Amino acid sequence: MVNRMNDKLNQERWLGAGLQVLAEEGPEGLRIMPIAQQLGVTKGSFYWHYRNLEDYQSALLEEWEQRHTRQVIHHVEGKGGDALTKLRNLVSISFSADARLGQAIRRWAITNPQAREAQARVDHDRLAYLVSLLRPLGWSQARAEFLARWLYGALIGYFSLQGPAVGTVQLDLIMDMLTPPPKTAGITRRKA
Amino acid sequence: MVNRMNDKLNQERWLGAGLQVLAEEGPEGLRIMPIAQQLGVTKGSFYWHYRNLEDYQSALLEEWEQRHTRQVIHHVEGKGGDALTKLRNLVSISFSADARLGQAIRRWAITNPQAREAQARVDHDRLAYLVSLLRPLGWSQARAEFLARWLYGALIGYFSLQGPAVGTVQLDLIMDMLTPPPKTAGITRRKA
DNA sequence: AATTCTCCATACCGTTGAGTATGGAAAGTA
DNA sequence: TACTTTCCATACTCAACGGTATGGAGAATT
Repeated sequence: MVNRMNDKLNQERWLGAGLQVLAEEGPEGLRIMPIAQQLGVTKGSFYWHYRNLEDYQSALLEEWEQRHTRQVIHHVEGKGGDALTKLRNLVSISFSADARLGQAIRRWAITNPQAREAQARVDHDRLAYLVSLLRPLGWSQARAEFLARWLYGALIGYFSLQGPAVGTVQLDLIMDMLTPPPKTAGITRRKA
Repeated sequence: MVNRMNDKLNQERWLGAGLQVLAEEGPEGLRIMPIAQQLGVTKGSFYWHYRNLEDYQSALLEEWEQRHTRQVIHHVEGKGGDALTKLRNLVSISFSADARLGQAIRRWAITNPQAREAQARVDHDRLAYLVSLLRPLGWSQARAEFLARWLYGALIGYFSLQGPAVGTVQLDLIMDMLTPPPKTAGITRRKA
């Protein structure tokens, strides 16, 4: 029982390197020897800290879930404002953030059960948060849930298309789609 | 110079098996020996028809582009109707189609340059088609382009989320978002 | 000082991958 | 019938991967 400083440090180096590889090369880049070489160590180090590759992958997913799940939500809540402001901040942040890691894990989740479970948890939390922001705008629960899925999906998909970034104008259009029409004078909104 | 019937047949078997593997296991499943075993042949067959793996992958991408690029568009155009009807048919078809192959290639495009180019071509065509359907509804060119990207991205992202399928109700909501408001009486539409 | 524990390097094994060399069966051609 | 072409099986090579076994340097403990 020693708890030397080096213990955690090198564990975190393995985790950091793993997340970096995940973001840059995707899940198929998660191979022991190349990462070891990048860290300046050998496989001996790896198999000291982790039982096997699967164990390491679990640790990576846990690390990601810890780092990124509630991070964005916490940030948005910290900036304050009403629901509409938070929503706008959330979408804006999502578009500006480096999406490579999220994309890699979503890609990973297609084939890896552990990644799929972690991804499902994160998605659930984010969708619930989106719904909680959409409800005060006047949407019904069902419609807010659909809009949340639609918005969240659009954010995911938008990233996978190359093209111009989202500017203020586009942000306005998005917010417009998320704002319910005023229920004045029996007009249910368009529909000729 | 013989042009035996078997020539093309076994080429197409390799292509078909490749697309199937691509859809079921993703791009990392594209390995020669397992596919050969599934086809009941050996690597000898493979290296007769293709110079190497890269050559085979190019052929697969070309095959996919041929099969799926204009297939959906052609289908929608064949059913006829006005722009709004076509748009609804397009979204409906997109949601009901088996998206695994498209997902796999989009995933592949992240790391593979050839796949990325093919994907970019397909995306460009589909976006242009979407814009051509959105314009007659009354949107401006710029807004139609944004909406097309938004809709297309949302379709991509929606698939990567597990959850309930898109029913008639959701389809109505989507179409509602794609329909411009009537420009009556100076109301520019919401915005308090 | 002797011992134990931590952390890692080295060397090895089995498997799987891409790619090559070669031979051979079947069918088509002369 | 003799020859050529098509298509594939077999048998290799080489490299990279995950995983294990082992030893050893250095710090911590006694």
